[in-house]
Amino acid sequence: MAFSPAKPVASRCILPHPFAAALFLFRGAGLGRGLSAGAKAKGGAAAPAKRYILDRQAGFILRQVVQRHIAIFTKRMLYELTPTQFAALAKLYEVGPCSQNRLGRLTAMDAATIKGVIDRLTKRGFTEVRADLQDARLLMVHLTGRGRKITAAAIREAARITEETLEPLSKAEQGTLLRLLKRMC
Amino acid sequence: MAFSPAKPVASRCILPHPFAAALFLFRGAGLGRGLSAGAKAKGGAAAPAKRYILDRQAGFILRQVVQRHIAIFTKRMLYELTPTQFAALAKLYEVGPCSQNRLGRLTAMDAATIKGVIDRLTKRGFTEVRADLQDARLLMVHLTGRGRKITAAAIREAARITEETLEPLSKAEQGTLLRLLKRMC
DNA sequence: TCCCGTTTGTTGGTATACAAATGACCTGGA
DNA sequence: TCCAGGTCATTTGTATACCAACAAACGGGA
Repeated sequence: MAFSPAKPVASRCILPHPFAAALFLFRGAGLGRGLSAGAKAKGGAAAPAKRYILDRQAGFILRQVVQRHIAIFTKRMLYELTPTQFAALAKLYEVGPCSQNRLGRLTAMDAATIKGVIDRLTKRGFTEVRADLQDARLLMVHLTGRGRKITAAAIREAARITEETLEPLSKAEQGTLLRLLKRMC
Repeated sequence: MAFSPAKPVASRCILPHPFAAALFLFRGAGLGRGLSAGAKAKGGAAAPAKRYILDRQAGFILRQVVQRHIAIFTKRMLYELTPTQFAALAKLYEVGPCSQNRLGRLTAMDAATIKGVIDRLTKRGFTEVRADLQDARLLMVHLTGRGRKITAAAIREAARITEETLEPLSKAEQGTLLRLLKRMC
């Protein structure tokens, strides 16, 4: 250790997650023109505006929580599946063959995104696509035998990943958290 | 309306957000080979494994919440600033001129990401970069006059965005939620 | 004073994400 | 029967994100 200007600041969660995680954060502060901004000493009143403190913003905190979750996911998931890829496989495992667009809806990806994901899974031999005879517009996506096998294992690991994500909270707190979050969708 | 196979499934949150949001979700289910999987009727015991129900997974719910937040952010933020771009501007506004890497840490972006963001902000005339005289490695990032002005307005809007994000909860619930989330970083 | 371990900024590659535009296809209703 | 409106899949463009690998610069210790 031969330095100093590199201590982690608020970046605590920029951990080892590969690929996109794209969580946003909304840092920032209200006043403060240049540097300290806190040089006005006394005379507390007459505040220019209520401070906008990043670390109190829901978006910022949410972002860090999701980042941590993704870090855990990436570290533990099998076959180097990305969260998105796993979501597609798991849903396919659950509902069976499915059109590409519908699979996208089921996994909350838009048409362009799900296409990329399925392309990559198909290239890896986990899925296959074929045309639908009834409706020529549809591209039906299927799990291959190998895809089904690895998905079963991946799902087991995913459950443990969720557990590790919630580990900092007690069971009761976990319930409270999920209940509140659900209302915010 | 002339169809049927297109009702929103679980995709409630694939709303109008441009650019990356990259929230992941971890759908999936435990058993269920092909379609229903729930045909085993009685004999409740001997379950192959506890179901992995996506909608109960913290990661999935978190993802939807963040998606909604980003949708609100995108819809309301001024100057078409992305959440990431706003974060960089707001932090710069708060701490003053700052090296590019440090700004990345302050806004939870890695070196490659913050570079892209600053490049785009600089191209738009909101920021400027210049070399540091003391340490030749550093690329100092500054807000331009215009950048400072638009950032002040953006911060005011950001506060309202946070409010709208938390709107579904009471004040007390908002506090509880943030307290629990903070423990999960 | 020279060197080794750090830090910084870049670049290249991969993987999400979403908007917008397209072309092919489907269905209900005129 | 024909068509208008909706759906599906694809493509293009933009913007995140992260990793890995580099080269240049810095600084404390040998």
